[in-house]
Amino acid sequence: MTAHGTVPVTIRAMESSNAPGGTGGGRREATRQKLYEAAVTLIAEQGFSATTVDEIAERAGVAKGTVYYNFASKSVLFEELLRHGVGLLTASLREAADRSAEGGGSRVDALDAMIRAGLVFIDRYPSFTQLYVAELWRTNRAWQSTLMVVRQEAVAVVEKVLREGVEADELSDEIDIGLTASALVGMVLVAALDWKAFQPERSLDDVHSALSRLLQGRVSGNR
Amino acid sequence: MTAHGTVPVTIRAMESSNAPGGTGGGRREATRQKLYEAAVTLIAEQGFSATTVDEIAERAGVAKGTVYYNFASKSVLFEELLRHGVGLLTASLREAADRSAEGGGSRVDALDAMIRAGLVFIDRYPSFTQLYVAELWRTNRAWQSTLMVVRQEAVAVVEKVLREGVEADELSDEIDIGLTASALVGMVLVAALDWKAFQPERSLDDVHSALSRLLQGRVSGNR
DNA sequence: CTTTTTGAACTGACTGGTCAGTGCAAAATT
DNA sequence: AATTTTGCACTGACCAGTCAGTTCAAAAAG
Repeated sequence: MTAHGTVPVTIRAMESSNAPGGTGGGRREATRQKLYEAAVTLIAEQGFSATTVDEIAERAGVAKGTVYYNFASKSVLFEELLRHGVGLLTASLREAADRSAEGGGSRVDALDAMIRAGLVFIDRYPSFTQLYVAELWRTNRAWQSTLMVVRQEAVAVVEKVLREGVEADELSDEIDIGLTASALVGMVLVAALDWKAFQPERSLDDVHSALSRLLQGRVSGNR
Repeated sequence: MTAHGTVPVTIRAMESSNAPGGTGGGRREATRQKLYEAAVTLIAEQGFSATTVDEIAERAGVAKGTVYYNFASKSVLFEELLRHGVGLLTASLREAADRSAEGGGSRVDALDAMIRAGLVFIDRYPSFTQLYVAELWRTNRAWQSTLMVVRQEAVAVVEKVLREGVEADELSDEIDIGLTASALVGMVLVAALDWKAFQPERSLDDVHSALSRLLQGRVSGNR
C-alpha cells in the first residue's frame, strides 16, 4: 500500500531557500511552478501514465534532470500538484463563503457565492479540474490517501455552510448534509466541465444563473 | 497471406460467427463479455494506459492472443466497451422516462424516475461509471469522437424530458435546457460515485431522496 | 563558494502487438 | 458409419520499442 517508505527525503530540499510557504519567486520555486503547469495540462489530456517525464520537462522548458532535482519521482510531482491545486480551490471557497457572510448575506447566498467561486476556479484551471475528477474515485493508487484528505477539506467547507443553513432554518432540516454537498459539488463540476469542453464561448454568468436556479428550486417549483 | 488461400464463405461460417446484433451466447460473444468485465474494473482502478493487455487477458482467463483475436487493439477494445456501457445507460434512462409517462406521471416525475434509473445503473456498474467520468472531458484521445456521440445520446434523453416539461408549463421556461441537463447529470453522477466510494453501506433510497429533494427545490425553498 | 540547472548517455524492466501453431466440432466425403 | 477436411477460436513465446529513473561532469546563477 504505502510505496513511500523507500523514498529518501532530501534534506537539501528542506533547508534550501524556498520553504513551501514562501510565496516569493525563488529560482527553485519558479521552476516547480513551471513543472506544475506543464504537468497539469499534459496529464489532463493524456492521463498520468500516458504522460512521460520527458514530455513534462520539454513543455516546461527544463532539462529532465531538473525534474528529478526538484521532485523525487513522477508520482511525487503529481501528488504535490494535487495538493497545491485543491489547496487553491479550498481557499477560494472559504473566502467566498466568508465574504458572503461578512456582507450580511444568507447561507443560501453563501452557497451561491461558493458556486460562483467554483466556476471561477474551473474557468481558470480547467485542466486541473479535469485531472482531479479523473483521479478522485480511483482506488489503489499511490496518491489516493493524499487525495482523500484534500477532498475532504474542500467538501467540508460546503458542508459547514449547509449545516449553518439548517441551524438558521434557512434550509430544510431534512436534508442530508453529506449527500447534498456531494450533489452540489457534482452539479457545479459537471456543468462547468461540459461548459468548458463543449460550449466555451458561453459566459460564466450564464452557467452561474442556471446553477443558481437549480439551487434555489426555481426549476420545477414555478413561481 | 493466409495459408488457406481463397476460401469460399461457407454457410457454417455465417452461423457460427456471432454477428454484432446476435444476443445469443456464442463462444465468441462470451469471450468478449469476459474481456469487457475484466477491462472495466482494471481500467477504472488504474486508468487506460496503466492497464496492460496482459492483465486484462489474465483476469478474463484467456490468452493474450485472444484479446487481439477479438479486438483490433487495446484502444478498440476500450472504445467498444464505452459504446456498450453508455448504450445500456441510455436504454435504461429512456425506459424510465417512458414508463413514467405511461403511468400518467408528470415530467418532474419522469425526471425523478430517471434520477433513480441513473442511480440503479451506477449501483450496478460503478466501475464503468468511474471510467466514463475519468475519460469524458479528455481531449485528443483516440476514442474521443465515439465518446462524444454516445454522451450526446444519453444527455439528449434528459434534455427531451426537460423540454417537454417546459412546454407543459411544469418547468420554468427560463431554464437553460443544456446546462440544466448537465447539472442534473452531474448531481447524480457525483453523488452516486461519492456514495459508492465513501458510504457504500447507505441505501439507494437515501441517495435518491436527497437528490429528489434538490430537484424539486425542497432544500432552500422551505415548505 | 554554494545552489541549481543542464544535457546526454545509459539501464533494465515492461508493453503493445505479432504470428506460427493447436484443438476441436461441424461439415464433407467415402 | 467411418474418415477426412475445414476453419473458427484460441494460444503463448517472442520482438521491437518505450519509459522511469540514474549518473555525472560541467556550466550557469546567485
